Amino acid sequence: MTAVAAGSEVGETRGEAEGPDSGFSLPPGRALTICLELQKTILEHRLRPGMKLSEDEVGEIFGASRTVVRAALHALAHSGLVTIERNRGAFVSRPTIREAHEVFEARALIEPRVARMAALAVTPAQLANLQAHIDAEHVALDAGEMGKSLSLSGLFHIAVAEIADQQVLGAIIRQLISRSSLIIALYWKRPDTACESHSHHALMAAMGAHDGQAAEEIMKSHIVDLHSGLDLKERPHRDLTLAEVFQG
Amino acid sequence: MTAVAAGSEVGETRGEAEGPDSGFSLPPGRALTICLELQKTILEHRLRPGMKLSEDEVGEIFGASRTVVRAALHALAHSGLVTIERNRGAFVSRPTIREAHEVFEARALIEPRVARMAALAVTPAQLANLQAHIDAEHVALDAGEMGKSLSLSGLFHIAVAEIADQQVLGAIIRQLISRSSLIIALYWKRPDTACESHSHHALMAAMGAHDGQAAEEIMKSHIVDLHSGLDLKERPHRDLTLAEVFQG
DNA sequence: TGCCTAAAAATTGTATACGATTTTGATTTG
DNA sequence: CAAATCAAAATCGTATACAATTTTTAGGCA
Repeated sequence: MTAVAAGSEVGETRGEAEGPDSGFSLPPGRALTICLELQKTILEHRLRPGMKLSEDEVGEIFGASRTVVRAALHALAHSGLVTIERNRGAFVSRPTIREAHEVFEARALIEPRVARMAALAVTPAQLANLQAHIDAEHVALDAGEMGKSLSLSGLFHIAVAEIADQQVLGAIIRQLISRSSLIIALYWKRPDTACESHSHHALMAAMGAHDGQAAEEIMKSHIVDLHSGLDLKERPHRDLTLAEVFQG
Repeated sequence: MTAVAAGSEVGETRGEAEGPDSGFSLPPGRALTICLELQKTILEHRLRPGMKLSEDEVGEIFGASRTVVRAALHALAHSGLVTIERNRGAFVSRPTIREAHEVFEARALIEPRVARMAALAVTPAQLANLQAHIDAEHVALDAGEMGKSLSLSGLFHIAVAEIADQQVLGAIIRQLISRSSLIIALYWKRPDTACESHSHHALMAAMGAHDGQAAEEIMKSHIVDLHSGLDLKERPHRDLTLAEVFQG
């Protein structure tokens, strides 16, 4: 009968200073590492929706046993990037058309509010950081690295949530942006993402002026734009193998 | 080199008809069972925030090995109900005061919108179902079963999200409500939850009249009421043991 | 050829074992 | 007597082995 020290400070959620919250409720360790690596790869569209993530294969690539790989895949499943089917395994999620609509409607509801808060709280250093994000995005875009560019674009939105200093809404936004990446991988219409950068720049300007109202409106229309940039009809065709992506 | 059938319908998120989505991205199995059982127990405040959830102990109680218990605890961690610390184990989460504010602010942002949508889409059968929820809540309240009453109150909000037929926002709301339960366990001021039922009834009336505007406003003030019903200063004292809760 | 059936292979589900880390409590020491 | 120290116990992290399930493949039959 294990006695429990009840009144202690144990289990305090999000205690104080912490590392960059990955959005995964995993203690630091190899599982988290694999998780982040897979997430990055999925967000850069090097692993495309529908691809199978075999436990053995992932384990071999990262030099880990299935035990830890399973934990990583489950974590990704909880974040929505991966779908696990019993006795069949893990796959990169393939958001449905309906889910695509819902995700962007949710973002249109939540992110403008957060942008407003961020505009009121932002510091000069944070503005500089945002500018760095935009620059990096441009560099990737010019280099033709679409996946990386899109990933950085997502990080911009996450940075805004962090400036607003909202952990709860920030975690929600992080998830929605991850799923948006899958949705864009499946349903994006035109190959020019240039419009993105303009919105981001405008948003940054509004934030720099501490104009909450403007920031909210810009973010809203930005997300509506993204939503309308989707072609919610067709389907993709062929993807690469896990090993091809990592070793090739 | 395992070949991958790529273009298949694999990994389709939320395909079609499915069981009652628990909010856990786990395939059906014992892990899910344990997960739901623990969740129910936590939501009914029979397991209080801060309590340790030892893998061995949980495994013994449910007759499962640590492997599956770990999966269940990790799933709960991702839903926010449990906090896992490396090499220390799993504990029922203890939301901070700050998190308490953020959770209710998030709910005040999201749920009113969903209530509006639900009001426009609700069917008579669904209204009857909502009434049943309220009745059950009253029964539990009269029987002095506070925990169960509060749990049912949460289910009412989830039912509203389901009527709105929003899976993405619904999943978010489910998580926020779970965490709200922990917050209330820690910080609730007065023992009278009677005010709750009134708001729920008023909301149902607005929905029955398909009055989206009213439903939105009622939900908003309801959540603000809940938020202001918290005493974000003091701390609880003593809890029970895992075994006491389940076997006692 | 096309389709159904059955055996083989591959993959996941679960249990158990061992190593690493933390916690506990007794013992020593100032 | 209080604080520090160190050993023992408990608990978690990870690897591996075996069972259950699914998928694939080969064979037979209409």
